[in-house]
Amino acid sequence: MATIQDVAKAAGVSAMTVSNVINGHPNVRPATRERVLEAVDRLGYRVNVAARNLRRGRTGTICLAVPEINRPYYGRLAASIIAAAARHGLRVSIEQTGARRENELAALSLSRNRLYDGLILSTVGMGPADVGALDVDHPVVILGERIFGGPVDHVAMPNEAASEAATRHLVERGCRRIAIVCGRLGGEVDVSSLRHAGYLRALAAAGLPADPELVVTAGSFTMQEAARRVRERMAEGLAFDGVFCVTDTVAMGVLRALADAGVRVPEQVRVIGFDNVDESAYLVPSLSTVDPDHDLMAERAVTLLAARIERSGPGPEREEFTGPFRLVVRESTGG
Amino acid sequence: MATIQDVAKAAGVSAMTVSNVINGHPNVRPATRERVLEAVDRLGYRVNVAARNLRRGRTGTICLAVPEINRPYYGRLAASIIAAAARHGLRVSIEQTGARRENELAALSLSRNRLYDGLILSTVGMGPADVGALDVDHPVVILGERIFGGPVDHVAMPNEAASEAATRHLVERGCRRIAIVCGRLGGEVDVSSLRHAGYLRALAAAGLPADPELVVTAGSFTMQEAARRVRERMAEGLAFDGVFCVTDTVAMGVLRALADAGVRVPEQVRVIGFDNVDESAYLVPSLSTVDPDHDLMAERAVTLLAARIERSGPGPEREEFTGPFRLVVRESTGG
DNA sequence: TTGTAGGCGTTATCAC
DNA sequence: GTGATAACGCCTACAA
Repeated sequence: MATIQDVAKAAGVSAMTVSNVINGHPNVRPATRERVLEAVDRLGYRVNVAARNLRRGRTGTICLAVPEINRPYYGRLAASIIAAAARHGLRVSIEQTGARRENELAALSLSRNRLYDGLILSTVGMGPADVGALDVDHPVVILGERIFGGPVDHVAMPNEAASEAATRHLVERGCRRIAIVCGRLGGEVDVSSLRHAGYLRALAAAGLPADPELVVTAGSFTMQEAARRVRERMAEGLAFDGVFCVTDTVAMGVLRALADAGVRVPEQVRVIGFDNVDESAYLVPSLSTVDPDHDLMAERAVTLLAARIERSGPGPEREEFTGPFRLVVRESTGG
Repeated sequence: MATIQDVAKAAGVSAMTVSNVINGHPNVRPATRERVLEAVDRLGYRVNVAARNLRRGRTGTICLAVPEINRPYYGRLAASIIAAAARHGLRVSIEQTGARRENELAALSLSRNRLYDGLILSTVGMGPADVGALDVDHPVVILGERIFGGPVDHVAMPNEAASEAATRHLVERGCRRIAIVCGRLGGEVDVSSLRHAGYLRALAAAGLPADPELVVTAGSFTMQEAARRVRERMAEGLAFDGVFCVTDTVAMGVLRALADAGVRVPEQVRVIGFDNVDESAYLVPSLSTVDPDHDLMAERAVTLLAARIERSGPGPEREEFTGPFRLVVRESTGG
């Protein structure tokens, strides 16, 4: 495997000149450049990235840590982030945390190995109590709802506002007993509690009572768990004419449970989700939802991270970014 | 940021001893080990992976190149591969090729930068004509249907057999005019042609005519494209009582198109897919499909790659592995 | 059991 | 415009 020295020798120049040519530095005479490129070609030379990384103190790779790549929302996010990173000349390595706190903390220290130039961490297991763990000496961007006001940049979803809009939409379609399917509400700040808050706000604004009975809690945001819990609650007699699901994936489970119970959507129950995953438009009935503009959030996260990597110092104020959203009305709410 | 030298100094030993402790080498006196570990802890030392990579000539990272991570099948695959790689002590970096031949070829040469120890390449754009490009000097495993008999290990799906079983299932359920929704059949070896062959075999075995009219070709394996083409063909008068879809994603598009046309599944048309993606069980109607055991294929691919990396030589015979499958009967075929 | 020397391949610096 | 030198931080030999 040819090294830069081999090329230099073959082209009758110094290694430095080869390096300059390869990295597109100015101040190389065209004729010299030609000769070098010819030699590069002839020897099939490729730079050794490990050596370059060592020398530059950069790896050109960032890490994306998400619960599991095989979930519509995180897949969507990853695709956007990989694409955005490529635009910044960065590669992306993916770490799966399984939504476990310890794995999220491990991801934080992995980057300390200088394995990655920076980390985009989707916090699901970590909570406000772990803010201290974020105080690391390498660039980190948090993408999640569990931690606010930490010592790092934060890209968040428009949780409350979008949830309020989704719930309001159900109200406007005539729903009066609106359920919510979410995770356990433990008082901590997380996706469920934020979206639940938006739901409550919409109910209050519409003058509807907030019946705690209508809160269906699932252990995880999976189709399986959502379907199971809704079936259970319906068997216990829970009745509702609208349901706001914390994610589209959860909504898919709910749609399935309703179908099993012979409930027609949207005639008897209207359903709305959150995320606007690709599948949502193709479900039968197609799923109304709110679209948080994943591409924009991904772009923002990568841009923030890239900027910190570039500066490689403490840098300016930490940024807190909350994306926009739009309501997507489809069949499941009678759209 | 502390280096191994700093630790050595702090512990009053040589860098070599620190290295030995870190890498768990024997022949280090317990007392010395203690002192070193204490210093490591105190200074917050982490090895510099770039330096280690340079020295070792390994990066500990493999590349997974897939069309797009945000597609149920590739998401599923990626999740399995990342998990399998972790068991082998390997990290996974993901490259999105967009199913474009040139990007797949680029992935092949990326590894040559010694950026990655090996590559798992999902070939979709490349064809048999590109077999030559596979003749590289670093470990590669092909995961796909476009290339057989190349100079590298190959993990393939049970395309024909599983497609035949899926189609046979439709026959057994009483279907007589069975359509197939696949990609363009250009004579080349690819997912569509292999699964189409299985479909034909099942028809032949059942003594059913193979009406070319019943072949619906889509430009890509997306819900959108599948739905669009099926709508078009139905508008042109195409009639069928069963349909085999080359992937579950395609099947979702088809289910949507049928719903739009007011066709009831499975009463009027039975539908079966391929992949057994997570969503399939929760669709309404739930989707019958064939399950190719993604975990096993992922494990096999990673094991083959890891073995080649370990040997780091030409190694033994190239391996051709075709996974098993099982039929999953659900509502869409009246299950 | 521990230490010394050297080099993996690249590039920043500075001299020419 | 080009080249010599010196690291970047680690680990494989070998020596002690």
